[in-house]
Amino acid sequence: MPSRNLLARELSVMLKAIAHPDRIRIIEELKLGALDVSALSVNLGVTPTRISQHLALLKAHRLVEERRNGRHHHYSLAERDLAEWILDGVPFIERRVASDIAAQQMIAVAKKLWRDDDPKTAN
Amino acid sequence: MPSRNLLARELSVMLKAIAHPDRIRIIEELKLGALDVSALSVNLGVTPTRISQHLALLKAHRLVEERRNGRHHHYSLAERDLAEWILDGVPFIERRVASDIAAQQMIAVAKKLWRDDDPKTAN
DNA sequence: CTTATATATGCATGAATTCGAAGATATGAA
DNA sequence: TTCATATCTTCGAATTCATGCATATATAAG
Repeated sequence: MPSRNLLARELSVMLKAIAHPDRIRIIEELKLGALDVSALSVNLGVTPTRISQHLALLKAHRLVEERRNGRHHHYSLAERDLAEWILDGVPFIERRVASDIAAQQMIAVAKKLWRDDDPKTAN
Repeated sequence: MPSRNLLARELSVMLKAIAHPDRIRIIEELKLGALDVSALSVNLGVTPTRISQHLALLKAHRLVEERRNGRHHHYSLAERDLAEWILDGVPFIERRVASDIAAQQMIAVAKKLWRDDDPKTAN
């Protein structure tokens, strides 16, 4: 099945194109509607240059489309479903982050107990 | 909204962990059930070392789980929904690949017409 | 000329991937 | 037990590629 390999390769390049915090935020923003570079810049707190660079990359991968209106370049999602799909991944992350925090708290508690028990570190 | 940023960052690291052709294939394989390293190795045509390394990475990101049975290490998906989610992304890619092929064919046709028209390259 | 955006250049910093060799662990054979 | 073998992991090193980001310059519209 070479087609499986082909699809896996294509999927991996697309995921790499998406896998940047700024670009994920951009996709999330565009889910609500088209925006221009400046708007994205203030919304994300990122310089226009970087936004433009991210958008150029996303456009090269046909993940967003450009529509020029005067000097404003409005970008929108090339595929609506795509954004939905990405956002569907968020719950996994939320669970993950939540359990990370829980784990860290457990570790902190364990360390405290350990400290209080250990005559070497007790003062 | 710092939480948005946090989630975007976490999502990007998870996507990066997934974004490798071998690892995508592995996740697809594991969707059908747990498999050991050798099975994955022959199924994907990849050396056991590489498989093991990929699995270690996926495990570090808690995307797969390990269950040892004798000298066989069986891996399974940590989250079933995750695989479904990843596989949901495949249709986008399929459309993309299909349109790429269509584009290439159009380019090929255009080139042929160009060649046939161009006195310099006509023989 | 100002505003809005794009691109070019360059650099820093690594980071991902892979391989071969060697190490660990479990099983079975002698 | 001891030795060999199967399975898998990890280490060290080489390769290679890239990624993100900033500054500066270019284009284009108004």
